[in-house]
Amino acid sequence: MATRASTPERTASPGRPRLVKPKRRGDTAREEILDAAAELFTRHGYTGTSTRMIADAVGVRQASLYHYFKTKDDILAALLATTVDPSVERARELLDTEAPALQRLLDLARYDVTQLAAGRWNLGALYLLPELADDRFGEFRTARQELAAAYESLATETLGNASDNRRLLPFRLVESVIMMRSDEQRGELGDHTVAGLVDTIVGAIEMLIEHTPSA
Amino acid sequence: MATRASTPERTASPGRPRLVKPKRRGDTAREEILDAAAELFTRHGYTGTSTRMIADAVGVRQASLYHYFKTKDDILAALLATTVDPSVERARELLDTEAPALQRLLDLARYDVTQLAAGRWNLGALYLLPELADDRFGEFRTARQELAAAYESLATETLGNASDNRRLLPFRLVESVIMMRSDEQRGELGDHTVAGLVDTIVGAIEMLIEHTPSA
DNA sequence: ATTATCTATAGATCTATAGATAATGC
DNA sequence: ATTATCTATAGATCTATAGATAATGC
Repeated sequence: MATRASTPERTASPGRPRLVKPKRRGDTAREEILDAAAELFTRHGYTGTSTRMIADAVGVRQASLYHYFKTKDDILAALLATTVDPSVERARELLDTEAPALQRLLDLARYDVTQLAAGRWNLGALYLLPELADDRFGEFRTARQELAAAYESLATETLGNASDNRRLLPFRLVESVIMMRSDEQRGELGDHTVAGLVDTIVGAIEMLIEHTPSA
Repeated sequence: MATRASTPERTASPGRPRLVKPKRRGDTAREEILDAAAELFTRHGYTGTSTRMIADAVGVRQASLYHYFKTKDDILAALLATTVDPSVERARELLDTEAPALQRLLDLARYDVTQLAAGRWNLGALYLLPELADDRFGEFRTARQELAAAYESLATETLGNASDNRRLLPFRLVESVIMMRSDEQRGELGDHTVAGLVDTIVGAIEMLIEHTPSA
């Protein structure tokens, strides 16, 4: 049998006991909440997921969530940060590197596609939530923008022409993994291996950006 | 001055008069409602848009919407149908045509990118709403699936190899217009002309699908 | 008579807060 | 004493229905 994600017997701890035993992955209550919220937000959207739904999925009372998060917004904010931050860090590192731009671009794409395709939940779908547009969450839009700018800059360097609109496409091809996964969850498309998806997307970016249009 | 979308002076008609004069585009109340709903659903999501928000945007009372639509679901369903149906019809026509597969694929892509990029609202964003996954709305998922299958089939025919995963990408590149527009609305990316976007995306599909990998 | 609107409201949520309770830790 | 949970609830929604009202059309 596989190793459990959380210890089967949690050591006794302070605080009133829960009414039901833990159901979600995660070593702490906070992680259990984020795991449940990730699944529900990606499936039903932000407004479409109530704090009661999250609490039920965790196995605690609705009010108990507020011991860990001040507001519902903060739950989404925490999820967004954990997903975008590593990518932005990676992008910054790569921009400071000496290697050829194409190689760095493909490196970044490979990293992101893997992250997007391999996670337990389709966390990238959080970036497509319409709620991210209105007010609050500006911090996360800024981070995502920095990532998009890194893709554009590496693509432009490879293309050697700042007005070639193909510079916009590598980032969008990477994002397409999100929609492939969404459609899969809806039971509509074939299933892909993570490695297969990475090869397809990264390969496509290479073809697109290397290609020199005749005439 | 340009021609108004709706007649400035609407002819007198039966029914109790509205409290405020029409604010939205559309020749009928039903069209006004759909116009407002399109804007609000794409901006705030389905669950994030209340029937009161729609009614306020139209300039009628919340309950008045129910004279035209039996439920809130029906409003979204009507919008979804008007956007996907023409594309599916076009795809069916093209599948029955004699021209080379690549040409038909690019035709379809050109048509869809134009539709997605030119509309007053970013209606394509409706297809990304998480609510579409859960139950109801199955009809629209089926239609969209048929469209995706048409792209795949034309791409496979051009590639000449049913297991080349690039067959998945034309559809996804077309969809990327939706995300470019979403990011634009969030004020984050440069603005593109519709024609420029069409050329970029259709050109990219051509490069990707024509390209024969060496070895 | 028919139609399109309005007012009013029922009943079901939803988020967040206040404060009680049941554990551990010192 | 501290912590993590619980119960209870306030106040603000939200969707949908019932039925009144104010126009036109015959």
